[in-house]
Amino acid sequence: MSISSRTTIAIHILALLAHCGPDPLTSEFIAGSVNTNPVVIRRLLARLREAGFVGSQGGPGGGWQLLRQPGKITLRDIHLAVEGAALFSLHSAKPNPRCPIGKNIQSTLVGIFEAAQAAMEAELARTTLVHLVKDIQTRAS
Amino acid sequence: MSISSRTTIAIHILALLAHCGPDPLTSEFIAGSVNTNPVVIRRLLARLREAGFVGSQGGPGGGWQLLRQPGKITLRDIHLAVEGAALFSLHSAKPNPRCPIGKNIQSTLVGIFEAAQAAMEAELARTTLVHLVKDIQTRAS
DNA sequence: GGTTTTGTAACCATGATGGTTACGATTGTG
DNA sequence: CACAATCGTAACCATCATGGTTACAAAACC
Repeated sequence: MSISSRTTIAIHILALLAHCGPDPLTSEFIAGSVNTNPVVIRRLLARLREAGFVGSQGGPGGGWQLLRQPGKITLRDIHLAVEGAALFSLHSAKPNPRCPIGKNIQSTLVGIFEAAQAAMEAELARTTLVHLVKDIQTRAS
Repeated sequence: MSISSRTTIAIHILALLAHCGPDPLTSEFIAGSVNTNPVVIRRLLARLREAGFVGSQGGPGGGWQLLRQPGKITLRDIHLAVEGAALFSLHSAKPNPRCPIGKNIQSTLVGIFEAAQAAMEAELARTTLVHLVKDIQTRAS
Protein backbone atom coordinates (compact mmCIF):
# COMPACT_ATOMS: atom_id res chain seq x y z
CA MET A 1 0.00 0.00 0.00
CA SER A 2 0.88 3.60 0.06
CA ILE A 3 0.86 6.49 2.47
CA SER A 4 -2.69 7.45 3.40
CA SER A 5 -4.23 10.76 2.45
CA ARG A 6 -3.72 12.06 5.98
CA THR A 7 -0.49 13.78 4.98
CA THR A 8 -2.18 15.38 1.99
CA ILE A 9 -5.15 16.58 4.01
CA ALA A 10 -2.96 17.88 6.83
CA ILE A 11 -0.89 19.86 4.34
CA HIS A 12 -4.09 21.20 2.79
CA ILE A 13 -5.39 22.32 6.17
CA LEU A 14 -2.23 24.11 7.18
CA ALA A 15 -1.85 25.71 3.76
CA LEU A 16 -5.37 27.02 4.10
CA LEU A 17 -4.64 28.42 7.55
CA ALA A 18 -1.46 30.05 6.26
CA HIS A 19 -3.28 31.47 3.25
CA CYS A 20 -6.32 32.83 5.06
CA GLY A 21 -4.39 34.88 7.58
CA PRO A 22 -4.61 35.24 11.33
CA ASP A 23 -8.33 34.87 11.99
CA PRO A 24 -9.44 31.43 13.18
CA LEU A 25 -11.02 29.03 10.70
CA THR A 26 -13.71 26.58 11.76
CA SER A 27 -13.45 22.89 11.04
CA GLU A 28 -16.60 23.22 8.99
CA PHE A 29 -15.08 25.87 6.76
CA ILE A 30 -11.91 23.84 6.32
CA ALA A 31 -13.98 20.75 5.55
CA GLY A 32 -15.66 22.75 2.80
CA SER A 33 -12.33 23.38 1.12
CA VAL A 34 -11.04 19.82 1.58
CA ASN A 35 -14.44 18.39 0.68
CA THR A 36 -14.90 16.03 3.58
CA ASN A 37 -16.56 15.83 6.99
CA PRO A 38 -15.65 18.33 9.76
CA VAL A 39 -14.94 15.49 12.17
CA VAL A 40 -12.24 14.19 9.87
CA ILE A 41 -10.71 17.65 9.93
CA ARG A 42 -10.91 17.92 13.71
CA ARG A 43 -9.31 14.50 14.12
CA LEU A 44 -6.38 15.57 12.01
CA LEU A 45 -6.13 18.95 13.66
CA ALA A 46 -5.95 17.22 17.03
CA ARG A 47 -2.72 15.57 15.93
CA LEU A 48 -1.39 18.83 14.55
CA ARG A 49 -2.16 20.50 17.86
CA GLU A 50 -0.21 17.83 19.73
CA ALA A 51 2.70 18.71 17.49
CA GLY A 52 2.30 22.37 18.39
CA PHE A 53 1.40 23.64 14.94
CA VAL A 54 -2.11 24.89 15.69
CA GLY A 55 -4.32 25.98 18.55
CA SER A 56 -8.09 25.78 18.87
CA GLN A 57 -10.75 27.88 20.49
CA GLY A 58 -14.35 26.85 21.12
CA GLY A 59 -17.49 28.92 20.85
CA PRO A 60 -18.70 31.52 18.36
CA GLY A 61 -15.84 33.16 16.52
CA GLY A 62 -13.67 30.24 17.53
CA GLY A 63 -11.80 27.82 15.33
CA TRP A 64 -8.21 26.97 14.52
CA GLN A 65 -5.12 29.11 14.14
CA LEU A 66 -1.54 28.55 13.15
CA LEU A 67 0.76 28.84 16.17
CA ARG A 68 4.05 28.72 14.32
CA GLN A 69 5.42 30.76 11.46
CA PRO A 70 4.54 29.07 8.16
CA GLY A 71 8.12 29.61 7.01
CA LYS A 72 9.26 27.31 9.78
CA ILE A 73 6.91 24.42 9.07
CA THR A 74 8.07 21.99 6.41
CA LEU A 75 6.06 19.28 4.69
CA ARG A 76 8.27 16.79 6.49
CA ASP A 77 7.17 18.19 9.85
CA ILE A 78 3.55 17.85 8.84
CA HIS A 79 4.02 14.35 7.52
CA LEU A 80 5.70 13.18 10.71
CA ALA A 81 3.00 14.74 12.84
CA VAL A 82 0.17 12.78 11.27
CA GLU A 83 1.78 9.59 9.95
CA GLY A 84 3.54 7.70 12.68
CA ALA A 85 4.61 4.32 11.38
CA ALA A 86 7.82 3.36 9.64
CA LEU A 87 7.62 3.62 5.86
CA PHE A 88 8.41 -0.04 5.12
CA SER A 89 6.85 -3.07 6.78
CA LEU A 90 9.02 -6.05 7.62
CA HIS A 91 7.80 -9.66 7.65
CA SER A 92 4.50 -10.18 9.46
CA ALA A 93 5.83 -13.45 10.90
CA LYS A 94 9.42 -13.81 12.01
CA PRO A 95 11.51 -15.41 9.26
CA ASN A 96 13.12 -18.79 9.85
CA PRO A 97 16.14 -18.35 12.15
CA ARG A 98 17.65 -21.63 10.94
CA CYS A 99 18.03 -20.19 7.43
CA PRO A 100 21.09 -17.97 7.00
CA ILE A 101 19.07 -15.51 4.95
CA GLY A 102 16.04 -15.59 7.21
CA LYS A 103 18.15 -15.16 10.31
CA ASN A 104 19.81 -11.91 9.26
CA ILE A 105 17.78 -10.27 6.54
CA GLN A 106 15.69 -8.11 8.85
CA SER A 107 18.60 -6.45 10.59
CA THR A 108 20.15 -5.71 7.21
CA LEU A 109 16.96 -4.38 5.67
CA VAL A 110 16.12 -2.11 8.57
CA GLY A 111 19.12 0.09 7.90
CA ILE A 112 18.41 0.28 4.18
CA PHE A 113 14.75 1.08 4.71
CA GLU A 114 15.54 3.77 7.23
CA ALA A 115 17.93 5.38 4.78
CA ALA A 116 15.29 5.32 2.06
CA GLN A 117 12.73 6.84 4.37
CA ALA A 118 15.20 9.54 5.42
CA ALA A 119 15.84 10.42 1.79
CA MET A 120 12.13 10.77 1.18
CA GLU A 121 11.69 12.94 4.24
CA ALA A 122 14.65 15.12 3.30
CA GLU A 123 12.94 15.87 0.03
CA LEU A 124 9.74 16.83 1.83
CA ALA A 125 11.77 19.04 4.17
CA ARG A 126 12.79 21.24 1.25
CA THR A 127 9.31 22.77 1.05
CA THR A 128 7.89 25.03 3.75
CA LEU A 129 4.30 26.15 4.04
CA VAL A 130 5.37 29.55 2.70
CA HIS A 131 6.87 27.97 -0.41
CA LEU A 132 3.83 25.79 -0.89
CA VAL A 133 1.27 28.57 -0.61
CA LYS A 134 3.29 30.73 -3.00
CA ASP A 135 3.40 27.89 -5.52
CA ILE A 136 -0.33 27.39 -5.21
CA GLN A 137 -1.03 31.09 -5.64
CA THR A 138 1.23 31.21 -8.69
CA ARG A 139 -0.85 28.52 -10.34
CA ALA A 140 -4.02 30.40 -9.49
CA SER A 141 -2.94 33.56 -11.31
CA MET B 1 -0.35 3.59 6.24
CA SER B 2 2.96 2.31 5.16
CA ILE B 3 4.32 0.19 2.35
CA SER B 4 3.14 -3.42 2.69
CA SER B 5 5.48 -6.27 3.43
CA ARG B 6 5.39 -7.34 -0.22
CA THR B 7 8.59 -5.47 -0.93
CA THR B 8 10.30 -7.07 2.06
CA ILE B 9 9.14 -10.57 1.14
CA ALA B 10 10.09 -10.13 -2.51
CA ILE B 11 13.57 -9.02 -1.51
CA HIS B 12 13.81 -11.99 0.82
CA ILE B 13 12.83 -14.40 -1.94
CA LEU B 14 15.30 -13.06 -4.45
CA ALA B 15 18.08 -12.89 -1.87
CA LEU B 16 17.43 -16.52 -1.09
CA LEU B 17 17.55 -17.44 -4.78
CA ALA B 18 20.79 -15.51 -5.19
CA HIS B 19 22.27 -17.11 -2.10
CA CYS B 20 21.31 -20.71 -2.84
CA GLY B 21 22.86 -20.83 -6.27
CA PRO B 22 21.61 -21.99 -9.65
CA ASP B 23 19.38 -24.95 -8.74
CA PRO B 24 15.64 -24.20 -8.63
CA LEU B 25 13.96 -23.61 -5.26
CA THR B 26 10.38 -24.67 -4.66
CA SER B 27 7.79 -22.26 -3.32
CA GLU B 28 7.43 -24.55 -0.33
CA PHE B 29 11.12 -24.30 0.52
CA ILE B 30 11.07 -20.53 0.12
CA ALA B 31 7.95 -20.33 2.27
CA GLY B 32 9.87 -22.19 4.97
CA SER B 33 12.52 -19.48 5.05
CA VAL B 34 10.07 -16.58 4.90
CA ASN B 35 7.72 -18.34 7.33
CA THR B 36 4.49 -18.05 5.40
CA ASN B 37 2.27 -20.02 3.02
CA PRO B 38 3.62 -21.27 -0.34
CA VAL B 39 0.72 -19.65 -2.17
CA VAL B 40 1.77 -16.26 -0.85
CA ILE B 41 5.23 -16.93 -2.26
CA ARG B 42 3.89 -18.06 -5.63
CA ARG B 43 1.69 -14.98 -5.88
CA LEU B 44 4.68 -12.73 -5.34
CA LEU B 45 6.88 -14.75 -7.66
CA ALA B 46 4.27 -14.39 -10.38
CA ARG B 47 4.81 -10.63 -10.26
CA LEU B 48 8.55 -11.05 -10.26
CA ARG B 49 8.28 -13.29 -13.27
CA GLU B 50 6.29 -10.65 -15.14
CA ALA B 51 9.17 -8.30 -14.45
CA GLY B 52 11.59 -10.86 -15.89
CA PHE B 53 13.54 -11.52 -12.72
CA VAL B 54 12.68 -15.21 -12.30
CA GLY B 55 11.47 -18.20 -14.25
CA SER B 56 9.50 -21.20 -13.04
CA GLN B 57 9.39 -24.85 -13.93
CA GLY B 58 6.70 -27.33 -12.92
CA GLY B 59 7.08 -30.96 -11.98
CA PRO B 60 9.59 -32.83 -9.83
CA GLY B 61 12.89 -31.03 -9.57
CA GLY B 62 11.11 -27.87 -10.65
CA GLY B 63 10.86 -24.58 -8.88
CA TRP B 64 12.08 -21.03 -9.35
CA GLN B 65 15.33 -19.63 -10.65
CA LEU B 66 16.87 -16.21 -11.05
CA LEU B 67 16.98 -15.18 -14.68
CA ARG B 68 19.05 -12.04 -14.27
CA GLN B 69 22.42 -11.45 -12.69
CA PRO B 70 21.96 -10.53 -9.02
CA GLY B 71 24.44 -7.70 -9.46
CA LYS B 72 22.02 -6.10 -11.90
CA ILE B 73 18.91 -6.25 -9.74
CA THR B 74 18.49 -3.41 -7.28
CA LEU B 75 16.09 -3.16 -4.39
CA ARG B 76 14.38 -0.39 -6.32
CA ASP B 77 13.71 -2.78 -9.21
CA ILE B 78 12.20 -5.30 -6.83
CA HIS B 79 10.10 -2.70 -5.07
CA LEU B 80 8.70 -1.37 -8.32
CA ALA B 81 7.91 -4.88 -9.55
CA VAL B 82 5.66 -5.73 -6.61
CA GLU B 83 4.33 -2.39 -5.37
CA GLY B 84 2.53 -0.52 -8.07
CA ALA B 85 0.80 2.49 -6.59
CA ALA B 86 2.15 5.98 -6.07
CA LEU B 87 3.74 6.50 -2.67
CA PHE B 88 1.44 9.32 -1.52
CA SER B 89 -2.33 9.38 -1.78
CA LEU B 90 -4.07 12.60 -2.71
CA HIS B 91 -7.55 13.60 -1.50
CA SER B 92 -10.14 10.84 -1.74
CA ALA B 93 -12.75 13.40 -2.82
CA LYS B 94 -11.83 16.25 -5.15
CA PRO B 95 -11.13 19.41 -3.14
CA ASN B 96 -13.36 22.45 -3.56
CA PRO B 97 -12.53 24.15 -6.87
CA ARG B 98 -14.04 27.42 -5.65
CA CYS B 99 -11.34 27.71 -2.99
CA PRO B 100 -8.02 29.03 -4.27
CA ILE B 101 -6.15 26.49 -2.18
CA GLY B 102 -8.45 23.61 -3.02
CA LYS B 103 -8.36 24.42 -6.69
CA ASN B 104 -4.58 24.18 -7.09
CA ILE B 105 -3.14 22.20 -4.24
CA GLN B 106 -3.22 18.85 -5.97
CA SER B 107 -1.25 19.90 -9.01
CA THR B 108 1.34 21.47 -6.73
CA LEU B 109 1.59 18.50 -4.40
CA VAL B 110 1.91 15.93 -7.16
CA GLY B 111 5.29 17.27 -8.18
CA ILE B 112 6.55 17.40 -4.63
CA PHE B 113 5.35 13.90 -3.86
CA GLU B 114 6.90 12.50 -7.00
CA ALA B 115 10.22 14.06 -6.08
CA ALA B 116 10.02 12.56 -2.60
CA GLN B 117 9.21 9.15 -4.02
CA ALA B 118 12.08 9.43 -6.49
CA ALA B 119 14.48 10.24 -3.67
CA MET B 120 13.34 7.20 -1.75
CA GLU B 121 13.69 4.97 -4.80
CA ALA B 122 17.14 6.36 -5.57
CA GLU B 123 18.24 5.28 -2.13
CA LEU B 124 16.87 1.77 -2.73
CA ALA B 125 18.66 1.69 -6.07
CA ARG B 126 22.02 1.92 -4.33
CA THR B 127 21.78 -1.69 -3.13
CA THR B 128 21.91 -4.65 -5.49
CA LEU B 129 21.09 -8.23 -4.61
CA VAL B 130 24.83 -8.96 -4.54
CA HIS B 131 25.42 -6.21 -1.99
CA LEU B 132 22.48 -7.35 0.08
CA VAL B 133 23.48 -11.01 0.21
CA LYS B 134 27.02 -10.05 1.13
CA ASP B 135 25.78 -7.85 3.95
CA ILE B 136 23.57 -10.64 5.23
CA GLN B 137 26.41 -13.16 5.09
CA THR B 138 28.67 -10.74 6.94
CA ARG B 139 26.21 -10.56 9.80
CA ALA B 140 25.99 -14.33 9.87
CA SER B 141 29.70 -14.80 10.44
C1' DG C 1 -30.13 31.06 28.03
C1' DG C 2 -29.13 30.00 23.67
C1' DT C 3 -25.99 29.51 19.86
C1' DT C 4 -21.62 28.24 18.09
C1' DT C 5 -17.82 25.52 18.09
C1' DT C 6 -14.63 22.11 19.67
C1' DG C 7 -13.61 17.15 21.62
C1' DT C 8 -14.36 12.61 21.18
C1' DA C 9 -16.62 8.26 21.30
C1' DA C 10 -19.09 4.98 18.63
C1' DC C 11 -20.34 2.79 14.59
C1' DC C 12 -20.05 1.50 9.79
C1' DA C 13 -18.68 0.57 4.82
C1' DT C 14 -14.87 -0.10 2.08
C1' DG C 15 -10.67 -1.85 0.51
C1' DA C 16 -5.97 -3.90 1.05
C1' DT C 17 -3.57 -7.54 2.93
C1' DG C 18 -2.06 -12.01 3.91
C1' DG C 19 -3.35 -16.75 5.03
C1' DT C 20 -5.72 -21.01 3.62
C1' DT C 21 -7.97 -24.58 0.89
C1' DA C 22 -8.79 -26.50 -3.30
C1' DC C 23 -7.99 -28.16 -7.69
C1' DG C 24 -6.53 -28.21 -12.49
C1' DA C 25 -2.34 -28.23 -15.52
C1' DT C 26 2.21 -29.44 -16.38
C1' DT C 27 6.37 -31.97 -15.94
C1' DG C 28 9.52 -35.52 -14.77
C1' DT C 29 10.28 -40.51 -13.21
C1' DG C 30 9.79 -45.28 -12.87
C1' DC D 1 1.14 -45.14 -18.79
C1' DA D 2 0.61 -44.18 -13.89
C1' DC D 3 2.05 -41.44 -10.30
C1' DA D 4 4.12 -37.95 -7.67
C1' DA D 5 5.82 -33.28 -7.51
C1' DT D 6 5.21 -28.71 -8.54
C1' DC D 7 3.31 -24.66 -10.45
C1' DG D 8 -1.01 -21.49 -11.47
C1' DT D 9 -4.79 -19.53 -9.84
C1' DA D 10 -9.37 -18.98 -8.16
C1' DA D 11 -12.06 -18.60 -4.11
C1' DC D 12 -12.83 -17.58 0.49
C1' DC D 13 -11.86 -15.61 4.92
C1' DA D 14 -10.18 -12.88 9.03
C1' DT D 15 -7.96 -8.83 10.14
C1' DC D 16 -6.82 -4.16 9.93
C1' DA D 17 -6.50 0.76 8.41
C1' DT D 18 -9.06 4.26 6.61
C1' DG D 19 -12.39 7.71 6.17
C1' DG D 20 -17.16 9.02 6.66
C1' DT D 21 -21.13 9.74 9.75
C1' DT D 22 -23.96 10.50 13.84
C1' DA D 23 -24.28 11.83 18.34
C1' DC D 24 -23.57 14.34 22.30
C1' DA D 25 -21.03 16.50 26.09
C1' DA D 26 -18.11 20.59 27.16
C1' DA D 27 -16.64 25.13 26.58
C1' DA D 28 -17.08 29.83 25.01
C1' DC D 29 -19.33 33.85 23.55
C1' DC D 30 -23.37 36.98 22.90
